[in-house]
Amino acid sequence: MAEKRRTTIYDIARELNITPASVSRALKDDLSIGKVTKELVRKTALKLNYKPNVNARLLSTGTSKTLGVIVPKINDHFFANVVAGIEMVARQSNHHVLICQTDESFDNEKRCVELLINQNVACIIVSLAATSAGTRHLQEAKKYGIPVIQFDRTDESLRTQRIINDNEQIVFETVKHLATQGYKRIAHLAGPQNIDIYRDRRSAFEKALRQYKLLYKPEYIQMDCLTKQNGREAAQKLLSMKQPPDAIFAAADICALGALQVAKEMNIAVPGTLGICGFSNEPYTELTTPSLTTIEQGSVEMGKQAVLAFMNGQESRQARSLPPVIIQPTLVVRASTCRV
Amino acid sequence: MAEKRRTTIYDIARELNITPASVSRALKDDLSIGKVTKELVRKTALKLNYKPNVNARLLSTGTSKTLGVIVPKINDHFFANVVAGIEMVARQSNHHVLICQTDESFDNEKRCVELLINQNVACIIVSLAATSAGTRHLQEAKKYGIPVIQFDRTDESLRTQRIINDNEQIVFETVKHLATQGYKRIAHLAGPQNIDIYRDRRSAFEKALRQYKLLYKPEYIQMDCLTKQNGREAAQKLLSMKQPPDAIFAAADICALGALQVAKEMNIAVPGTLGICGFSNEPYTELTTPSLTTIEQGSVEMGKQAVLAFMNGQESRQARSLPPVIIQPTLVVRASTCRV
DNA sequence: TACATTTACGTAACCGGTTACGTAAAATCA
DNA sequence: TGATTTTACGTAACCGGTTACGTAAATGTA
Repeated sequence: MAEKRRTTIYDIARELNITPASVSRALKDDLSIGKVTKELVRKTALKLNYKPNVNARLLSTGTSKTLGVIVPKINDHFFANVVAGIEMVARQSNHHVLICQTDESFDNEKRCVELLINQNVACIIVSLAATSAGTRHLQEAKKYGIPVIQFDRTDESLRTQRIINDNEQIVFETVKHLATQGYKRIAHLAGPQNIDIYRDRRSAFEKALRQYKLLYKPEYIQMDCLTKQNGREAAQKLLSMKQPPDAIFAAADICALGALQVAKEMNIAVPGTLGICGFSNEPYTELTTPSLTTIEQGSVEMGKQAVLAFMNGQESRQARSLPPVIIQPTLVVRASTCRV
Repeated sequence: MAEKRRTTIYDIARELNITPASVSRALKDDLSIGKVTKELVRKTALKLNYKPNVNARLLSTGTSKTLGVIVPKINDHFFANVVAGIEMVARQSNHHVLICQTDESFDNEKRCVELLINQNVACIIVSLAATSAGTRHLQEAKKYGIPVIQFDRTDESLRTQRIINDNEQIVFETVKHLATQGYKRIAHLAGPQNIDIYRDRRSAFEKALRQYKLLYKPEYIQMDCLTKQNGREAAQKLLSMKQPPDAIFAAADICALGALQVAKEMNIAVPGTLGICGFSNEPYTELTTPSLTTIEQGSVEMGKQAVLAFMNGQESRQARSLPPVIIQPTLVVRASTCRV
């Protein structure tokens, strides 16, 4: 073993015959320390391979350089990208990323929040679990002075900074695209309605149908689609109606994939007889046959913006009144919706 | 604002007219504290919503419950899965996950290690960057008594616990499968040879060719394939030879995908004229046309085992002599290599 | 009943930084 | 030249826990 003892400011102080306080100040480049002493301290610190004990610092200042991140699933492509974005910006500003996953469970989410509060993180960046209910746990964090930043799956009632897509705009654009391609009976595979983005996408979808004077049938809206299996089941229902839809717009790529599989199994031509559009631009969407039209959400950018929102909030101490940061998604048109 | 002050053991002590030391011990269920007092402390702690200050604890004990994780890319499917596995086990044992990505840069890797040392993490779980050179940075961590666990991309010379796949065995199985399917001129898209797993896969490949008495041509081994573009270029070279290979075994799925695209563009029938096999079982491999034969590495399991290895190492203080943990990969046979 | 243990808790130092406050010496000013 | 400000650093308390050591009271033992 022979574990190396870390050098502390006390070691440096002894070496230079000054007090630890002066060393501390010298290392912070405090005005009250002379140039020569500062230089000496710096050199000795380097020589002794000094590394500050973050916990001691944290204990005495009460401030942390750690960002707590809570996501439903780390190994979901979208969230992995967001986390990657978070990490990039965090590293630049010398922050660290403490990560938790909820597995879409509200109980886990509560535990994660508590854990991060205990860890005294500088902020909590969170995307809510599918089963998330209520915001008391996050209110708790705010009570302790920990700013909360929500992204993607957010709850507006919890008054925090939010980083979200312009779901309404992009849904309109997508419906317009489908209409242009001659699709007239568009169905929607909607996500869990307790999550605002899925609610937004659905209501935008219905508005868009009206705007573009397309057929609206309540049965064309299938709820709670979030997995391939959900998507398959919904598609089976839709496609065996007397009057089946001629296009399916899924609120998640994985559901669109399920729908595509069902269409193939039922020998329904895509995009000829049925147009299919997903949401998220998962990597596999460009590899299916036909490739899937989908929506790029700018996931990495979303992660970056989340950290930047936190930084800005730190400077101007009035985060709560800020409007949400809107990331503009883009429609990625591929074969599955192109009749022409 | 009205920031809530956290209740400390001092608050509890005052409430009960005992000393903070007793509170501390009561909360640890120390033998030397009476049953009644313990119960009182517990109740008061609950009543006052006491949350221990981890930093204070850490400062005084010097031990941390945080696992440091270093991966090349968080948003790579394989690594995201490993991290997910790590998080699962970590949570169960009340540990936290601090995550860093190197973007395949050695400089970043060094910085990450330093950061984690400063953070006083309980251990460092790392998969080396493609450009990683030398192990001095990780030696440094060991010097400070921080155990290092390597997974997937490891360096044996750094004597630490390692979690790895049985690359040799699975490569043999794969080559055998290709031979069974009648492929006789198998090429290999090898990864960067400074990373041991890619070296292992390559040398196992060459051994397997000999074992199964298949043609070995040095030109059939293409080096440094790690991206789709690499894979494309290598495939183009291979497929425009006078005597092109009739199968391509890529050390990474993304290269296999590139090869598949090139084959399609050159109108070469897969799997008829050319068999293609990847490595990693990325989600898209089952969605290509034809679907890609590949190798499932057990990524989530790898993450879990990494944490367990750390835990075991904590109990028996003799981690260094332990043999590597071998995760058995499995061959996922799909259309791209099935002639029959 | 006298002595040895055990039980239950208090005392105080320590972990490694930060910082409000105090002060001697040097520099500036009237 | 004496008064005042500035510069440069020391002193000591504090952050919130942990723990070696000490001690009084309760219990056990001879």
